[in-house]
Amino acid sequence: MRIATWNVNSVVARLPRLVEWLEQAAPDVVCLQETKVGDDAFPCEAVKPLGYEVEHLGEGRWNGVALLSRAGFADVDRGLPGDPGFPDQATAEARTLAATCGQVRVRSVYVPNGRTPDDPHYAYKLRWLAALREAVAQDSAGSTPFALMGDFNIAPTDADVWDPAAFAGSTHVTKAERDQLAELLATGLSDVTPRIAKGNPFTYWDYRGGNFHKGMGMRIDLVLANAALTERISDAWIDREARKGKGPSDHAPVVVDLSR
DNA sequence: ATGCCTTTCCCAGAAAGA
Repeated sequence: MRIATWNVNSVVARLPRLVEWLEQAAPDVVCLQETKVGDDAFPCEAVKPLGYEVEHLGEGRWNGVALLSRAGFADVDRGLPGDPGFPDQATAEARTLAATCGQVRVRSVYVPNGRTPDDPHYAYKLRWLAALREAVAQDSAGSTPFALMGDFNIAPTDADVWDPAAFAGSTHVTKAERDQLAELLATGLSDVTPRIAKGNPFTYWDYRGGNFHKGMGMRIDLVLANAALTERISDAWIDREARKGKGPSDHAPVVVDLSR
């Protein structure tokens, strides 16, 4: 079984690249982030011929997460209990959904960006991560193979950014964010580090300034696996080819192969 | 150099991304 996660930065703008990638990579289950469409506008018909059913939690212009599955769906869980919302609890955003697809349970996540450490959005990011931890604890500790996959907007270590000095005072690398990631892992998950391609471990490169070609990226798209899933992993890598060429997302997919 | 690109709203330029 092959599972994957990809922040597509608009599923509508990325549709030709998404379909091409699904045909080539042929994953069984895919977690998508930043679909940027409402539920009625998700292009389900474009992926159905490839064998995929779709579960989507969208809100329109921003955010939006989806699951594509060739292994069916059960126990679909939309959104986050206790979601702090932004700017307040009345306005929860479309940032996570989970489902069981055949033998594995997956949860697609799009963690809030945080903007800057002194921005209210940063405090929201930390609160949202705490709520996420509550939501995944049971799956993390369970005997069903489970993967929490998506755009975490956190670089786990300084080796996961192209230049730690360039991120001084920025979000994505602060101790509080990394502490939240550690708390998430402490529920029973491990960070599945993909094979290194071309000397760096990155999954995201800013569109500006030719950053991709200069190797100026970050590893912020993660697969966090529980023990039952970890023992089935046969391979994991970052599909850099999807970041090349015409009209790419600024993120590359992370792909994980399971032995059964 | 607080920018550099891309997307959405929808037709002008702001907001957001990270």
